[in-house]
Amino acid sequence: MVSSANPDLHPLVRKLESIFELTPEERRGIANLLVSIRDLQADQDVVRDGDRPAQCCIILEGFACRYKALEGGKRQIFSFHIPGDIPDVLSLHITVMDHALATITPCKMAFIHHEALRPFLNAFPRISDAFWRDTLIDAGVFREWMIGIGRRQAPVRIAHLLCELFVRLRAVGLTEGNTCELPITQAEFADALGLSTVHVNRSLMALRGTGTVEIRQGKLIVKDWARLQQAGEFDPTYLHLRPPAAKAA
Amino acid sequence: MVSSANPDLHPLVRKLESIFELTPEERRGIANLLVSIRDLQADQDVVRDGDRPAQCCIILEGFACRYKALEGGKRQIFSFHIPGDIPDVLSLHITVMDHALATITPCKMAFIHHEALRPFLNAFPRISDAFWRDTLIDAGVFREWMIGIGRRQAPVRIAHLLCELFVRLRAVGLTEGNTCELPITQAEFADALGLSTVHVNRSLMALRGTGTVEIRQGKLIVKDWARLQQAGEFDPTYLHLRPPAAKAA
DNA sequence: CGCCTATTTGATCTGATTCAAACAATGTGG
DNA sequence: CCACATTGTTTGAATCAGATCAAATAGGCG
Repeated sequence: MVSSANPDLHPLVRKLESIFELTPEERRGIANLLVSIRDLQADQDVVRDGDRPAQCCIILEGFACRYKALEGGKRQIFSFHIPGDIPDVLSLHITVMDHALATITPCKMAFIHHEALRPFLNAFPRISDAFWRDTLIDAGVFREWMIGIGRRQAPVRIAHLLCELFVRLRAVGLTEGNTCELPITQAEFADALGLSTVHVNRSLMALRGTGTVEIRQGKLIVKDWARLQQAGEFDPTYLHLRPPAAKAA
Repeated sequence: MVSSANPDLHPLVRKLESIFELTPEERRGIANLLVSIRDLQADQDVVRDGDRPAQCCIILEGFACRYKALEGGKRQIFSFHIPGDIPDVLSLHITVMDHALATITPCKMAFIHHEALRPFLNAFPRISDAFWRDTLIDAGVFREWMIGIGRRQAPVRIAHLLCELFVRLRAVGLTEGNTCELPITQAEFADALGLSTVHVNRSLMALRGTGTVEIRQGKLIVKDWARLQQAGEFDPTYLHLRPPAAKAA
């Protein structure tokens, strides 16, 4: 079980704190949430298109993504998810899933029934607001991806996505200096960015060639953040993170 | 002022009823909401990127869109909005706008201060849920557009968007038979779909050539719904509308 | 070692862009 | 009510970003 010893280390607490200020009681409340924990293999569907889930999941460890399979074997990935994320909160208010959620790597996930989550959110209305805020930020991420897919050139899109992932991982304490785990394949990037694998590869090599970033063995190495940010036309406003200063209280 | 005589005709009531079941008191509550009403010209920014709005707006008449301006004069339109929509509810929980909201046609809009909306939503928690549901559906629309921009060919994208707009307009009673007002220019479609104006034009002409749909003088005429739906690979699930049967109570 | 999955490379093809210009519709002021 | 301006649609030709097809290489792992 996730220990309630130190709420500040709970992935969901870290995630919510990255976008919302929590009181100590709220932090404890979250850490004490009764959940069942499961280990999932890589490339497993957690929820499928058309499902009517009765629970939500919280990613404790590992990477996941939301996607929809299309005719002709194509698919579109909508978002990548990292520890602390609750990728399917929407099932609280939308009964039928219109897309799927799958693991990318092996994951440890916490599951909590809607019937347990609802009273919890009633008891902690501010946490409910934090969840709503999170889903709104989620939508902002979709908008930003739309810009990329619709109007940015391939290398820019990729650089932008790498910036986003790095910043989000940093916000929940999952980076070390200028590196982080990033076990996403080029085929997955392609499905997320609306590109072919081949083109993702070439663009990624171009970024590597200029000494901007590098992905090796599932690790992202940011060699020149300023240049990466510029290459991706990246402005983190849309992630609506709390200023890091405020976090170090 | 919007009369409270018949709540059922209030655009916001119609909109929420299209996705959520309201009680008579809730309908009355909405219709009695104190708001200030303004008439806006076409192509006006209602809220700008970077603003910190203190109010939300409800579209009573006219068309609007959310967009973000990009370097090089490009822009991406994220969504089109019709009467009943509250395109900027998100400002309730996200202080700084990361995109803009503009009118497309002249609009009549109702404005309501956050400080008035918050107690209202506390008094009617189910309406608060309905709003949350609406923002989640909004995100679903973004996802569907991502698929279009990322993975569908131009004529399919356009057909899909026309299907979506027609279905949404019908859900709030703004269609007549197989036609509806649709005062959106080809340049606006292009900005929404990540295409050039020229290509939008050619694709639209192709659809017209097959007797599928036609846009003339700001009016959409669906000549063959089945074919349009097929051409757009359109499945309305993601709009999560209540079955029309349930509406006719 | 050998299998499977991921990355890399090369050559060719195409959907969509861009630029440029004509045309149609709508509106405006004299 | 017509001349003119403005905005939106249509057409054509040249070009390009990115797709597709095919095959080689490189890792990771039982």
